[in-house]
Amino acid sequence: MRRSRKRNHLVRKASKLFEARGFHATGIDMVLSEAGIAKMTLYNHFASKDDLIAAALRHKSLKVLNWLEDELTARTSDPKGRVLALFDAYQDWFEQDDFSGCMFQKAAGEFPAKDHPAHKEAANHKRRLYERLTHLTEGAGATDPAQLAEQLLLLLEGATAIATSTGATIAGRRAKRAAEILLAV
Amino acid sequence: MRRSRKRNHLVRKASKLFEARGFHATGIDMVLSEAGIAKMTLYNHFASKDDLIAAALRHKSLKVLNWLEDELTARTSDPKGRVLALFDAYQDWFEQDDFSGCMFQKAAGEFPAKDHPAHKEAANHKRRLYERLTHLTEGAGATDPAQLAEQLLLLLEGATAIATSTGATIAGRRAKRAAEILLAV
DNA sequence: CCCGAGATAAACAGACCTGTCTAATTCTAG
DNA sequence: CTAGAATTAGACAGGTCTGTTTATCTCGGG
Repeated sequence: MRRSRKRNHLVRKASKLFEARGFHATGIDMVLSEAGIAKMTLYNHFASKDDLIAAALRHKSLKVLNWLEDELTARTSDPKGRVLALFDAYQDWFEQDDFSGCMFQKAAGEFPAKDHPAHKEAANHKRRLYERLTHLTEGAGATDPAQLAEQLLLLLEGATAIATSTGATIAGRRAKRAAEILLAV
Repeated sequence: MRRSRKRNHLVRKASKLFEARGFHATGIDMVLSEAGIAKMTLYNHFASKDDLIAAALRHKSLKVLNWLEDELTARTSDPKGRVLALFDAYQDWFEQDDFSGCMFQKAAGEFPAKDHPAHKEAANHKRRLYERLTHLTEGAGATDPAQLAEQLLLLLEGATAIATSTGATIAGRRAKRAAEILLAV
């Protein structure tokens, strides 16, 4: 087996549980029983719970970026439209029944130490997202793609945070309206 | 003693520790030893740790709103200037040595259940903040104060989230630039 | 078919957690 | 000053947590 199926299965289940219930609140035993995997198998593949958490975050980061890619291509091929489609995709995410916030915001919150692996993975993900946004704003012909990408990132993160704490899923649409203004400048 | 001094001291210390280290990661014993207070005194005033957490969040909410009020009045009396001064105040917050993110974003993340007291307090705080922002945008003569307030909230929350995860304190200035554009519309 | 790597179950260690109990002590209001 | 309320230290219960150990089992590639 090139990369253990068990390992992959474990990471996927762990990612789901950590996202839904938080990192500290989710015990290893719960992940194991949910995945139907023995404890020793976990510690054969990972040095510690933190190591598993980092792997779960890396897995989720790829998944999120791929999801975003698919959403954008499915919605429109117009460069400016793709920028705005970002917010429609997020809006759909907020409205999912099992929406429980951004796993990376949670990771940064639960692991405040900047040198903690989970905190680093959160920072890495946001950087990747920012790079992807910059690519989008360049494609849309923005006068200052980097600045616009930063502003879009602020809106997306803000909408996510507000949707998480207040449950106001409408935040996505509000953010989209702001983005339209910023995009028109 | 109308409201116990001990109780207040406990809530203040608890608030600091929960903010800096997270809720699950901060044990009761640590709060007690830091506050120099006996365990039975805690359980005399609070029914449970969750109850203490809720009190700490209420305390922090008042503190934050007062802090914001003071910052704004100290910076300018110009109505539009006050809206932008919001971002300067946040920027200063991000640059504090002990900055570790928004306690309410953390609370919403660590307690995903919407009916959990801590989650409710997070939602309450964001609502209060939104109301305060609406008051500001009304004062600034915005054409649609509610919409502008929502957009400002998104930018502030987004900047906070980004500053937390990536450590990029510059997010405050980036948000301010976006706010200037939205304010000019 | 068979061997070895990977997976398994279950007990275990040791730490930490919230919350309770007791009994002595300190504070405060009248 | 005194009586009652508040606070204290410390042990304790009972649970959960991460991570280890051991001994057994499963299964796929040669």
